[in-house]
Amino acid sequence: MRIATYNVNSIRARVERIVGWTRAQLPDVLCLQELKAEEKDFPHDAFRELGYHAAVWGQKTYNGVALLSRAPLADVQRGLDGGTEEQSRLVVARTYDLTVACVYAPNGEAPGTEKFAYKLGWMERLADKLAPLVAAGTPLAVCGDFNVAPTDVDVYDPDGLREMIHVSTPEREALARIVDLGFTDSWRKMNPKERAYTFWDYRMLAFQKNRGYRIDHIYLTPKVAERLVSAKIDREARKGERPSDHAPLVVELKA
DNA sequence: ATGGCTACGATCCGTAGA
Repeated sequence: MRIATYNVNSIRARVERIVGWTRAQLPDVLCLQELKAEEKDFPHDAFRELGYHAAVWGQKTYNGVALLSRAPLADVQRGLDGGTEEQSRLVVARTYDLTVACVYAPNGEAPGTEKFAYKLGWMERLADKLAPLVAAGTPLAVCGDFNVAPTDVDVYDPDGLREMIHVSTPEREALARIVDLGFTDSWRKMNPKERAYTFWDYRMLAFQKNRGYRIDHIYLTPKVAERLVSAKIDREARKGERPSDHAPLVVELKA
């Protein structure tokens, strides 16, 4: 089976592109982030025609996540507090033989800001939510935009960006608290030495110069990680007219 | 040297992303 995660940076601004990519790839499970739209504006029909069940948690202007699967979704949960939060950043459901979490971690703006503190707190609460599931041996795929590059190999200029947003020590520690619950970084496992990115700023010709960050991840619990066949970043999706600033990450698991 | 682009929602600029 194939699982994909894709920060689309507005579903309405590029619905043709995103639906077209999905039609071409047909991942069994697809996690979308940054819908920047309310659920009523999500292209439900287009995905239904491709055979997807959808759990969408949108909001006006910002954030917004969708968990799509070609199998039914069960036990859908929105957010860390049962959907009472202001920011729609998490949707969890059971599908196939997995529990899947679609994650959109806060950006965090810059170390020392209020948003940075919110980011760290949000990640801490995500760790608290995942901990009992991991402890119970639940087969998990936690997929999304974590807005953290885990190591210096995951960013284009680690020295120039030292302690900046996405690479700072507190962010890496917050991500490690999640990963160290017992997850495998699927892309890194399948590409141990490679340097590759999933996000490039629109500015400064960052994509053309390959100035990027690997901040989108698919984390798997051990039994699921044993089934890994491949993990690939689809750089082609970052090219052409009006792309998202992120590229999709796609993993293939043995049945 | 943090500016540069893009999307949104309210105007024709401010907020946010990362």
